[in-house]
Order: sequence, then C-alpha cells, then structure tokens
Amino acid sequence: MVGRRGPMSSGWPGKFRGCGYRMTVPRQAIIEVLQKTKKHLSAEDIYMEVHKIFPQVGLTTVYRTLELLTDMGMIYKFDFREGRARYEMVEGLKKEHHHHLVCTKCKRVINYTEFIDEEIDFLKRAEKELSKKYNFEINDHIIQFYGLCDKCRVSK
Amino acid sequence: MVGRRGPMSSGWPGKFRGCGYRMTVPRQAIIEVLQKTKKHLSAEDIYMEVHKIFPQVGLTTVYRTLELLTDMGMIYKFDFREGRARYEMVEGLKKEHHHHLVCTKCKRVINYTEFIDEEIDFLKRAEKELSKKYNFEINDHIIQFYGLCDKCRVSK
DNA sequence: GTGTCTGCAAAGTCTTTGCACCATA
DNA sequence: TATGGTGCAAAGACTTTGCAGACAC
Repeated sequence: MVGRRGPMSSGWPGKFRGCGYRMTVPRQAIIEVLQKTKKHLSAEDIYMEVHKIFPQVGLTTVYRTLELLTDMGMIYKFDFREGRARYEMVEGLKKEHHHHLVCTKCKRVINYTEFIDEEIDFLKRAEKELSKKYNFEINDHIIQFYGLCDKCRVSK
Repeated sequence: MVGRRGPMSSGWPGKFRGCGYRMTVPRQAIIEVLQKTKKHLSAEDIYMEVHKIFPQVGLTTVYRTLELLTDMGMIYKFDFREGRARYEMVEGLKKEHHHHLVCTKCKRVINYTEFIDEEIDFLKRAEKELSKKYNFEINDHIIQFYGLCDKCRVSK
C-alpha cells in the first residue's frame, strides 16, 4: 500500500488509475454501497452490504479500501464515540453539507444543516488564518455536538 | 459502576462524595496527573505517570476512573485519529479555551486559541437553536481541524 | 507479464469485564 | 459494616498484517 494519494481527475475509475491504483470489483462495490446510502456506515455494515452481492469479498479488503478512499479524500471517516469508525462519501456530504448531533447514550446521529452558511464562513476564515499562522495544510475539519437525544433525556 | 453522575458542588472530594462515589488514592493520583500537565494524555500515559508514585495502581483502574470522570464532566475525552483516546481536564481547557489542529501524519496536536470569541458566540447560538429544534440536551462539542503540520508537509 | 489487489488466518491494540479481596465513609 | 473500589487475568471489539494466489492493465 504505497503510492501517491491525492485529489485527481473526476470519475472514480479515472481517479484510481490516475493515482496508479486499479479499479476492481470489491472497490466498485464498496463505493456503490457508500453512494447509495445516506447513513453513516461502519466497516462491518459495508462488508455485510457488499457481501450480499459479492460474497467472496472479505472484511480485510473493506478496511483496506476504506483507508485508501479516506487518504484519497473520497470519503470521510467519523468517530461518534462508539469505538468504531463510520464512513460517509465526501460527495454526498458536499451536496448537502451538514454536521452531526450525537447522542452519547443511544449513539443516534442526527444530521443538521442549520447554520451551515455561517459555519462555512467561520471555518473558511479560521482555516485561512490557522494554516498561515501554524504553517499547517488543513484538509479537513470536524464539528460535532454531543448530548442526549429526546428519547434518552426522558429515560435518564 | 452504577450511580447518579453529574455536575456537583466544587472541590473534587466533594464532587465525588456528593455523587455517592469515594475519593481514593488512585483517583486522586489520576486527577493530579491530569491537572499537572498541559498535554493530552492517553490512558497508558496516565497509567505510567501514576505508576511512578503508586506502582500498585492498575491500568484497569485508570480506564474506570477516566470513564467516571468523563461522565461526571470533569474531563474531556478526545479522538485524534490515532486509535486511542486522549484526555484533558475541563478545568484547564476552560481556563484557556482552545481547540485542536491535528496532523494526520505524525499525530502532533497544536492547541489554538484564535477565533475563540467568535467560535464561542457561534457555538452558543448553534447549541441553543439545535437543542430547541431537535429537543436535544447538548453537553459538549468538538471542533477539530485535520491536515499536515509544517514538518510533514515538507516530507510529503 | 508485472505489480497491485485479495482472502484467509493470525496477530495487534486498545478497552472492558468477572471475580475475589480491600478500603472508604 | 456495607457498598463501592481495586487489581489481576481473561475476554472482547475493532483493526492491521503476512503471505500466497489471483487479477487488472
């Protein structure tokens, strides 16, 4: 797993080949699963979905592909404090930019789109300032709120 | 590990006892280690520090205490994408409110305090709106930027 | 044909749990 | 003395690695 990872021309096969990678059945299947959902899937979720259609694909490949896609900037990797990572296509998130409200009890995640303009504005300025001041190349950010959802507040 | 966890009167022993918990040697030692540092320590880091003074304290107790302190709202638990959690006293973070710039390559973390007023302002409004709209009790938030630090950009 | 990718099994890492003993309030 | 806390060892969960065979280009 060496290679020059980074943004490339559009179209996934092109993106892959442009980086010296190959487009294979498992990779295509994994990307499709991620594209078709609005949920935040774990590696195991993805594995099970892919497995329905291509039972020969292994969990290891799913992990390796997810790492590759994350490094290529095609997907985001999230931590919702569950002890496992969850993934979402950058594409989908950009189309409907949102952040997350995470219930620390039942682990439910709500996507919210409020304040987004304001947030983007704030983030852009922050990224610009910070990257200059610390000579940091900022690729990504995360904003998340944690708390108790309506159901879990009641049964507290 | 049952109990009514939540904010209480000031002073750690009081906070503990007020919640029905006990103040013990390991707990005191762990809190002291966290208070004395400005770094973000992992469970193992804390264990090793405590171990210097009280060698009988086990890693299990460190984990259990960290969970307790997190639930009580005395410390924050962070994920810097390393595969392990890191902890920081709420007290310290409040005294010098900051967020984090995380290098995805060398895992270095820079605390930054720029934009904090603006950020707090934004967060307050967001929390108010979101908690109303989704009937969510927001306890906590996270803002982090990910990228490459000055050293890692060069050797990319 | 060459270098990448894959599946399987095994190992690794961090974290949690079970249980008997100990200590705080 | 009655809970709650602790240490040890073992288990658990997620993720990574080694390796030989398979496949994309």
